[in-house]
Amino acid sequence: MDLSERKKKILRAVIESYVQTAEPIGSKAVADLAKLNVSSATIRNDMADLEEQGYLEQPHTSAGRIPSPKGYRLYVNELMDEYKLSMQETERINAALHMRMKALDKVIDEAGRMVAKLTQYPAFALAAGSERMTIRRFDLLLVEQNAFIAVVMTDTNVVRNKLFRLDRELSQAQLQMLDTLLNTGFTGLTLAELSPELLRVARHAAQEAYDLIEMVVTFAGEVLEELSRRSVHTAGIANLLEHPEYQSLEKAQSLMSFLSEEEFRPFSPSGASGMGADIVIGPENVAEALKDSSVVMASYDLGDGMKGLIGVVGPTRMDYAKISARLSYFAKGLSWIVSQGGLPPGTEEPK
Amino acid sequence: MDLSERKKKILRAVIESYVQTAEPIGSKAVADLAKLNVSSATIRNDMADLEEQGYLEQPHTSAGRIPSPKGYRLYVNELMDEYKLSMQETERINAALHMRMKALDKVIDEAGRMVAKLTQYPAFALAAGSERMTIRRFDLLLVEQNAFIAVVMTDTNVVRNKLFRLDRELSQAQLQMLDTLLNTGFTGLTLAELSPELLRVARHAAQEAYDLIEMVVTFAGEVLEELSRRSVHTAGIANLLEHPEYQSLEKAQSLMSFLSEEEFRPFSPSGASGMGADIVIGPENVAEALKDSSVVMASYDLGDGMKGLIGVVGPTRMDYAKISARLSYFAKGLSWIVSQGGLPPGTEEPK
DNA sequence: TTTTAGCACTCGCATCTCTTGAGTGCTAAT
DNA sequence: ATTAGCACTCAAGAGATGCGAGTGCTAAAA
Repeated sequence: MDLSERKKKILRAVIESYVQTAEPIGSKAVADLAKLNVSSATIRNDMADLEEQGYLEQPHTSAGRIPSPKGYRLYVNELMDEYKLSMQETERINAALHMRMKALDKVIDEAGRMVAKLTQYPAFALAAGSERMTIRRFDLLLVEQNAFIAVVMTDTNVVRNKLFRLDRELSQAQLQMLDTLLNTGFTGLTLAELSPELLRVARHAAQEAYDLIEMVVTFAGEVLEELSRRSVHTAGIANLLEHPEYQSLEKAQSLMSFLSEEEFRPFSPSGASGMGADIVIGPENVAEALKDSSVVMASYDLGDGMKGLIGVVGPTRMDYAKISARLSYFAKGLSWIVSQGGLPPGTEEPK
Repeated sequence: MDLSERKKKILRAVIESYVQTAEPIGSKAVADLAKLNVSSATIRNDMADLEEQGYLEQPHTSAGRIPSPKGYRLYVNELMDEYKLSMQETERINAALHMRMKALDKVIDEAGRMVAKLTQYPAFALAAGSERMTIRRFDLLLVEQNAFIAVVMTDTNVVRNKLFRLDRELSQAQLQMLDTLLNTGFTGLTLAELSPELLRVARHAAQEAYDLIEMVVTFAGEVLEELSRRSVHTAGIANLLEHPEYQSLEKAQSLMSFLSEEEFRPFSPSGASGMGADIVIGPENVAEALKDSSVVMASYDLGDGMKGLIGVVGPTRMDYAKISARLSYFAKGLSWIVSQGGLPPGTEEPK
């Protein structure tokens, strides 16, 4: 059953007022705000209907109404205006995007911080790695007689290294041999395929350098594992306290610790959703701790087939329009930066 | 003026009770607790004296007394028993110390998290780098015709790398030349010494590869800068909310955002203090936001002349004895792990 | 049939008062 | 110097009270 035009307007007025004030709103105020030329009594009737249909709720008899999760859902699906970023806002975001290019990890971490600062909500950011990543090549560099650096590079162009110290001396020739062995025997394999059997075979071939093979391959495995593990960065958790719904210590406490835990694993329902933001409202969340909070997130492209996800967590009464506009703008800019190494067109470096 | 033996005992009883309960304590309770065989009236007189001398405070007439910062200071300086870690505690700490060896950065970050979990207070951890760090060697690896990896290693054995993509092809010979140039001209220099002039000279020598020199040297500069910048990791900020003194949103909010800010720069008063923990109580803190919180920290050795600092922030009524014991134990273990790559003797890997 | 005005009713919230009890300071006795 | 006793203080909690925003319902108007 569809809602009448007027009811939609009422619902919208309720939501938009509640988003701003965090206070229940009464029929009179709606009458003024929604500037339908009807009296508060009419609104009252409509609001009673809306409540019956589950779009509004009453915290207690004779307080105003507040939107229910169902109401929010209707709002974001149908009613929400596309929020236009103001000049000032785009500038702030652009300024934020001008971060020095750093290792991927740091970019992601920093992006989270920026979003937290920008939105005043706790933010999270993660890169979704793939299980199917492989090592493309190994390089070994002798730095002293008894120490060498192993450099591994994955097929997604991520490079990691580690310094190994030995208790014996090592010749350039040995290292060369090892290098060949690694590059012929252990490239193109996923984490799962780096089996112990393989190691045993290789060890044989390596003769006296058998222990080194193991060290380097173990390291390669660690790299693959680290990259495939979606590691979530969170930032700005303290921002929660600024919003009235988390004044009750209990709520704040539990949500905060949930966000700090490493268990927090946001996931985007629309998965590959190219652009625009995903919104998950209150009880739609799977995690218990998020049941009365909402999550808004946008995904961005990391190049090399990797995707990132960035978003914020806040009260159900978030300003979805504004937040999702900012997030998707930010995500788009981030894609540019990360994959092209430059900035989106039309964004000048601020002095 | 020195305090009588009895007064010290009273002060101590007040502090130890207050640390546990976070409630003001009255004369009667002290009389029971401190098992001096005197009546509560006597205690009352002594407590009045202690208050006059600034060791105790009264939140309001006819509440019990609580220790003042001055009182805490006396306590940690003279009265505090060395806290013995229980078997269980050492085991928990040892278990925590069994983290997989990772990049230095991660170890530090993780150490912070562990301390936060262990102590139930927000924790911070940082590595104090030196400004005098230099690049010891460069290595360049050609990975495709138009891409190479630069690996730099500092004199403190930190290794970093970066992948460079070019819009033209590159020969092995060119790279070789570049390599020599870098290793002869740019090693052994601190960040400050990597001057533009030097670059200009080198560019000349490099002929057609002049832009590459710049890219790699810039990268090296970034590495040095990153390492010398003390970057502070914080963890477990949400733990604050568990303690009654931060139930007042205001306090919690301001402290939390202070800790999240990057501006938070703890520093150890005793500087090089080999072992044991440093304690900074309430108003002794320089930062405004910490004026009524305390900081306990311990430093640990990172090997290669680097030092790390790890600590917690909490209410002034922290259990200084317990926390500082744990921290210094943890710090000692950490030194071992980081610098030796092994575990302190007598700590078996738990199954 | 829809909208409006009017009115009695509900209930959260802020305010106030009162009571309670822990803890104090002082004084006089030991 | 220590103790017992006593009057006094004050924060915190429990009711009591009034206010007012907001509602649902009814009956009249459009």
